[in-house]
Amino acid sequence: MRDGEEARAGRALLDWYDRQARDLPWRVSPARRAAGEQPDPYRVWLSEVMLQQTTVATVRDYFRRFTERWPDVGALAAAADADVMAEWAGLGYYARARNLLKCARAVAFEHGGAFPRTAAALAALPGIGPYTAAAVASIAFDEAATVVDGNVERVVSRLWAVEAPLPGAKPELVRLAGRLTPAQRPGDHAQAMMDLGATICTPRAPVCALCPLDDVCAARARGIAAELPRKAPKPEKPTRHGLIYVARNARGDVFLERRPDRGLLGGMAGFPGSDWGESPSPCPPFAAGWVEAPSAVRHTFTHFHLVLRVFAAEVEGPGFTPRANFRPGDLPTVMRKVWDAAQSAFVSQPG
DNA sequence: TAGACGTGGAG
DNA sequence: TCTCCAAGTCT
Repeated sequence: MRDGEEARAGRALLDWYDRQARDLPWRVSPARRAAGEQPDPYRVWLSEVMLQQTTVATVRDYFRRFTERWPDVGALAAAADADVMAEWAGLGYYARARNLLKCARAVAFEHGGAFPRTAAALAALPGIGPYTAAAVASIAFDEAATVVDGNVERVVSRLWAVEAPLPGAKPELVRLAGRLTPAQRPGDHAQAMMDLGATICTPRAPVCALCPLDDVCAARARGIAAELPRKAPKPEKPTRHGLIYVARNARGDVFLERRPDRGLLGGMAGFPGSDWGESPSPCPPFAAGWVEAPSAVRHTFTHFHLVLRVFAAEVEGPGFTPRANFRPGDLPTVMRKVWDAAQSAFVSQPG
């Protein structure tokens, strides 16, 4: 893109968005927006937090369940921690759920129940960083904030053919994205950039033939669109090992613990076990006839692979979660895999 | 500031 | 099977 083409490109992008905007549960369509309908800041905020590093397809059902159960920020602020963590189970990055509650309570009890209306004020709330602050401020409150997520980084790096690799190039991409941000309809512009990145200007095989900006795109002109943005190589994932223990009693009650708020799977329910490292020692939570499940659980987190040996036992004791209160779906995915693996150990022993 | 922090789908 | 990656934030 050359100097002076920003305004024309911005208009072409909004024209495309007016025709192509995806229908999303948290979105007010351009037509409804033009008719004066305002997006609900609560729904915008909730969707943006859920969408952090998470696909639209995954978020849809979670968003529906959350908004049905907690229709406004006051309802969410009044929710029990365990209920919110259970509803978030499977969505990942569980610090988001902990910060979601902190943020809802801050809005409800320190801001009179209304979200702050500027990106600067929003960014002071838990779980709201530069991206989410700009997204909520522009979409819900029409602030001309520059929204930069992974989509925008990709689109901008291609429009200007920025060859410097991420994350070092981030400040330059933010600066360029700012040149494209319009004073009018900044929220629709932001959503248009992200829709474009998600549907046309995709990571592997961009569909430049359908792109409303192809005539101003420098990477397209040079035939290097699919190579951008360049990224620094990622460190290799180590493999860690662990032992984990699934106990139930004769009534089908289950022994669970709540993990500490900090760290991996923080605040989530799970089964007790060893640390995850090189070669952990056995550490059953109590004596029982532990039987090892025939196959270990394998799971990959963002920064390491995990192999868990699963031990199961039927045993009586205190502190079990009643069967009626236990749903595997309330567990993080790796713990759900452990639960599934334990079933084959249970069926192989009497009872 | 670079590493921690989940998961599921695509290629 | 395996790597990449998706509307990032926190420390």
